[in-house]
Amino acid sequence: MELTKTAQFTDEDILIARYAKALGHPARIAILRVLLERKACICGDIVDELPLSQSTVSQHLKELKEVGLIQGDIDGKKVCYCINEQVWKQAQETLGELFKRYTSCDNNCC
Amino acid sequence: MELTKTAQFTDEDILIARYAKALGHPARIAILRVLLERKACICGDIVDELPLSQSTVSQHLKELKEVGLIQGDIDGKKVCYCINEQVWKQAQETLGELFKRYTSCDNNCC
DNA sequence: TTTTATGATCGTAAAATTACGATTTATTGA
DNA sequence: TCAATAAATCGTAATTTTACGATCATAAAA
Repeated sequence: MELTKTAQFTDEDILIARYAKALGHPARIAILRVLLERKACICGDIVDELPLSQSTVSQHLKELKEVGLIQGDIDGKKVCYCINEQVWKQAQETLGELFKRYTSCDNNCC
Repeated sequence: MELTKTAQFTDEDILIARYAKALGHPARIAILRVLLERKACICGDIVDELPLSQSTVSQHLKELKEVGLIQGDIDGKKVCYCINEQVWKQAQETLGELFKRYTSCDNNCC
């Protein structure tokens, strides 16, 4: 007999997955690291730091922007990217919550 | 003039991205949550908890197993999954490190 | 105004993900 | 041995991701 599968995914799980997915590519981690290192926001020299073409980097930036982890302000001809503090902390918090849920178990099964 | 793009991605960035990617789907978050809630390891009743077919769940389990976040022990006819403490903590640590790197900046640009 | 530089977007190809039903493998119980 | 159950794997379709060159839009500089 099969129980009905009622459960859809919860909003929180969807959110966590969204953040995680955005972090799920080395290029995007590298971009964030550039933004973290130079406190002052940066523009397209991100492109010079990465082993990828301008258009590809732009795409990755877009994805990070879409989840809100970064934001970009137009500054004349250039665009200045930086980490969005609020979203960054929310992601940190949400993911951290998940990880913290683990309490090592003494049972032998695994 | 173009600077040569020397930089490949670092091992650490690749590792972080790997963990994040594994967490980048609501189904896998849901699976982990099941494993976290019932301290005792669980088998295929995970399938009953998720709104997905058996084969799809099995695929997600495989991905989590491949990054090492979970492990599965065969127990007779059934298979018992649980979180791999070491890898779990390593992922927590590595991702946590990245998030901690942020120090709010006072500059106005963003 | 015309050129130049920056960066987004478009079009597209290749690869990876996601999902499912069907099949296979292995083990327990009749 | 034979049927039943649990879970992995296979085959496959649809979608998404990743990457790039080319083009477009905008602003600064000439």
